[in-house]
Amino acid sequence: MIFISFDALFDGCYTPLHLRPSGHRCLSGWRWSTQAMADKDKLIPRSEDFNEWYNSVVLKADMADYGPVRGTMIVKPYGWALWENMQKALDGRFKATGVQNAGFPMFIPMSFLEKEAKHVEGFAPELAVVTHGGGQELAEPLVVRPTSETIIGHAYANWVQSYRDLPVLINLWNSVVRWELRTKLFLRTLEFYWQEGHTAHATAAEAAERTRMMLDVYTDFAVNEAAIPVIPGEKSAAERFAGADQTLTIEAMMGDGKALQSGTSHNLGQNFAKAFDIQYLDPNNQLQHCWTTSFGLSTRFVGAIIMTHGDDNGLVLPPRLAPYQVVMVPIYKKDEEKTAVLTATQRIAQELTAAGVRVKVDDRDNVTPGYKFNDWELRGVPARIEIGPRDLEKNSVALARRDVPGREGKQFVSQDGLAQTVQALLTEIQANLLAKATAFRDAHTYDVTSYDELKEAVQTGFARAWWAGDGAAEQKVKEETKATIRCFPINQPDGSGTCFYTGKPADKVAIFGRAY
RNA sequence: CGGGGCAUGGCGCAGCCUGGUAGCGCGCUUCAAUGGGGUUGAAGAGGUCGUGGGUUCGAAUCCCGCUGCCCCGACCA
Repeated sequence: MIFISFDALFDGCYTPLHLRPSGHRCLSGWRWSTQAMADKDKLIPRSEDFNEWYNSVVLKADMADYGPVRGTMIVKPYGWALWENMQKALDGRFKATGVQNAGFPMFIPMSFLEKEAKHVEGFAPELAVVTHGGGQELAEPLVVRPTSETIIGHAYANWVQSYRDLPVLINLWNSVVRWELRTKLFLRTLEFYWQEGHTAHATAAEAAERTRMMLDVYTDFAVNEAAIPVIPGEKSAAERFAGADQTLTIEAMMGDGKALQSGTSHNLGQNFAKAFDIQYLDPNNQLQHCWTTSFGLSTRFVGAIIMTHGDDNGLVLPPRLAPYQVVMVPIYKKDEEKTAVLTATQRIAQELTAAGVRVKVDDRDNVTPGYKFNDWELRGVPARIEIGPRDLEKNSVALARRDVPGREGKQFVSQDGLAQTVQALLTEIQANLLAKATAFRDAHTYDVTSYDELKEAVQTGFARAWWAGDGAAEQKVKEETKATIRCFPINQPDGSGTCFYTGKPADKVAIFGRAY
């Protein structure tokens, strides 16, 4: 038996827990129309209530469910399959840079957290602490990891003796716990799944290079796998990771114009190396502290995919990550039709599978084809093949694309060369999603030169502005507009300008936005 | 922690004011028909009414306590 308590250790420096998250869990996403049955199952349109749309689409699309403890999430197989595809895409990229996977304990001695002052200060309010184990009170409370920098630091201190031991390049696929007050499926839950990379280097330059390298990995992943046009940039001091010298981020714009921090890469400098004595002897026999980095991307990114591409009809998943790229719906009336149609369906499914396409055959007999069309559109499957008696006669199938909803996205194509046709369509859909998301983001990003313009801009999107303010000014803007500096983009314009807030000369532009 | 609200089959709700032993829709099971954009009909299964106490011949219903949950605020890598 394990008891977890959240008080005692940080009296006064954390926020009490008796509060309620948002996350409207009752299914008020359904509309009630006693007359037309069809209305009953319809989603609240995204355009009508983005928040409600998100909550209900996550549940209805079978991505996730609420856990029994407030703020916890059950990831269902369909959502997990998407996460698995994301994991594969990321894992390959990490390994290509020399990173290896490992597993680290979930329990961390409280004393570890306390070794890095800013780190513990940042995390104390949201720690889950284990005070009992095996029926007895523990001598030292254990923290359920909110992230693993400290326990990694402890290990690396043992692992690293010589410059020949460096760099250390480790990644963990695990879950972490942060006791959040306001939760929302995928975006912010008490426990979430992610990867956290941890590296140690001999020089500051190498650590800086690594920090940037992983940012580029995330950017590449977001753009080319998820079709999300992120803005890579640097966080302001106020938004920096607790214990980092520098935090790089990829910021995405959701369909409601709000920002979502979608992945972060931190240069930890020598902060953790000094706190945990991660030292090595250099070639001159001089003892040196290492330079460390960490980087993470979580299941929150699933939320990014949902909110970037989804539409009034539900999810729209990018083909490269979608659990099913194609769903096949057989259509028949009589038994002999059924046999012939199902035979052809299986044959085509095998051809597509052999060509590397992820195919789902929906042979449910208790719902109509029309129901299946809507069902799979809600679940965001990129393409759909309908095959019926008429197709058997004409050697054709109906091929529908999710990014063009309704009948407009449907065409009849030959069964000959269908695998190639489908692959070409998937490629086109992938490109179209990225193009649409990019166009949306650009249309909702405004260059502003005055505070009034900024206030207006962040109502519907991002404001891009020259900035020379300090932390206090940034805080003031946050209080007055609810918008924060999302990042200073890596790609900066040439020259310099005037800060819209302080009127001082500024040498960099910042992206402001309201954020999740 | 401040303000507001809710708790009744798997889900969403009605019933409560004016006490008399629980009902509707969806979903689920079975059968038949239907099937190219959310399909009908018939027959079924399923509830200690959050919890503890009180009032009463009798409590889902009235009273008190407790717990949990939702919304707004504060808080938040």
